Amino acid sequence: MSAAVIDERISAPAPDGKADASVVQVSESDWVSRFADEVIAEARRRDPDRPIVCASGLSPSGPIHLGNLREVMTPHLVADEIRRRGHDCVHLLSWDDFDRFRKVPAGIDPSWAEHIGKPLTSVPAPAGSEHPNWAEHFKAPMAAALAELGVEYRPVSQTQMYTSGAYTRQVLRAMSERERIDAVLRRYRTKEGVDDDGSVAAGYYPYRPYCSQCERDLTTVTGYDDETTELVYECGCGHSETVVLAEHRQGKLAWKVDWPMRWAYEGVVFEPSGVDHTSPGSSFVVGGQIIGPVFGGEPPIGPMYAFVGISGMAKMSSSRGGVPTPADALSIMEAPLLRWLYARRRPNQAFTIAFDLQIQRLYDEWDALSAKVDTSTATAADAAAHGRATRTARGALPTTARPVPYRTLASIVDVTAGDEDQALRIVRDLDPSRPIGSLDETRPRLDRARAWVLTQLPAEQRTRVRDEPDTGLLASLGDDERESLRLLAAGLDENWSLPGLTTLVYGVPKRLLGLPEDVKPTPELRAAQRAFFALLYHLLVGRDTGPRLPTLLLAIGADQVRKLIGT
RNA sequence: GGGCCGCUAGCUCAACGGUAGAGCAGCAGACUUUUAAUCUGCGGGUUCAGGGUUCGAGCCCCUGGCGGCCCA
Repeated sequence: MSAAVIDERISAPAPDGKADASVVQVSESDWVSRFADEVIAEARRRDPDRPIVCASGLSPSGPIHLGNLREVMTPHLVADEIRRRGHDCVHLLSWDDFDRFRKVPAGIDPSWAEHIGKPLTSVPAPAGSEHPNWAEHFKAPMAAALAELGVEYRPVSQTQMYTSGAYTRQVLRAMSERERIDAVLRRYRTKEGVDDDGSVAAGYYPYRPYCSQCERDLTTVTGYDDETTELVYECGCGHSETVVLAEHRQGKLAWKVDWPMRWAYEGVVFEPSGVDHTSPGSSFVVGGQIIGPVFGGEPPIGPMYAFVGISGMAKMSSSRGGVPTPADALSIMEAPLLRWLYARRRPNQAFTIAFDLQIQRLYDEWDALSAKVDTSTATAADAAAHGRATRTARGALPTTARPVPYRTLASIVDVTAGDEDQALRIVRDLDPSRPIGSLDETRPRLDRARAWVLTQLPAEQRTRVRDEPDTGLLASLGDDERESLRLLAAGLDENWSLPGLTTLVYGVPKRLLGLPEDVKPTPELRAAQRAFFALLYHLLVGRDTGPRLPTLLLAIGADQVRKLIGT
């Protein structure tokens, strides 16, 4: 990409005139920027004086997995771009915590089945939780992850909204327009009775009360008076009752009505949704036909986003256990890297997040990109994604002062088995011209690499240093091999540094062949070096390969090395 | 059966309707660092196919193919 484009981008004046000079204006051609253009134009057309509203919705019915993060990251990135341009913008996060508890997930006490049908905020949290109810228990880790990711939003609890009566006008409106709503829904209904949106022989009612006796939603509305707003319901528990809907607080609109109601209530201009919402008869399509005639207003700009996978896994489902969450991802990678994954791909593009060895390559790519950005040699799109990953309108996210390559850190953690003194000794010698004085300079990346090694690296790929010498192998060695080991052992102490040991391990085969230290490598020497290294790996870690020998030797310690090589 | 999305270099992906580009892989050279090493350089394309609109199409329209997914 030409430098002209970059220069133009950098020299573009800050729209609000107060952004500091270090904030590089993000490219105007990436997908985030294009959505921001569209959203700003649409918001201006609707009502130029209102803050621009972007929205996300999450159901805290169980662990919130990495795929659901896209529901938040997509509006976040767009809202952040809108803020960068100096507009007032709100990112709403609707917690669907007034939804019914549908089923007891695996691993939960089966007695929780008695709560099925209650609002998620009325279900006790899983045993041992510090949180007051089911919804809060699953909201908390997501909220913590979003904070770490620098996502700014305004949380909205649907329980709070419904039970406070905030939506009463809209609920009454939906009830009086129930026939019109039913007509829309009927267009997509093919079977009788399977729709969970409240179609019954007695008539369609978009409102479902939670039973005042058992708290569950096993209720059926059997009558409604538009004049008095008196509503009659029967519950599966046997309870039956007449309530005044205008004053009723324990109930909610059917999802396909609830969603457009909120679009209208909040004035949402941008809210993406998953691919499952794009089919005919889906919530988004139906909602778009309901909002105008029933609530007044227009549906938001609502791109669909594709699924996010984990490398090695197909797609994620929160109904299955053991699915990685944003917190899991943040334990093995820094926040900017995770942000980058969501920023660099358009929403309709599926991608995978690496929990396996691929993460090392990903980090290499990230470091290379960062270097290009520092020298203004990155392409416009790459620079844009990098900018969105590393900072928000509010400021920069925390970074690692000395970004040692992830694969190196992982290797160090692996070899040292968590011994920080050894790790520091190795890290300090990595770059003698700019020595690292404290492991803290390599954090938080070091901590992420450590977590990756401990939780993701398969046991068979871990390096385990032998406790005892391989006496069988030692006994089988020839004279030359014994001599090479003796030469190594003799030089350990005076060469005990990364460069020193490097010279030593390459030098031993030379001396054995009678070659000078500064000899050019011949094929014969290369072969001898390779064989020597393989021998050492076998003696030290029981395999024919491993981490670079100088690193490995430093980590093992001279005494143990001498013990393992039988000298 | 209905619908959504995608198809661009070997792979993963860029490219307001205006000369198709990156990363990785590959190849060549360099290198006294092996484990997926590092540095420099180079090559790499019928943009799934066919038709249409346009001065101009990877991009817009139509038809078909293949792939992924949703609903039924």
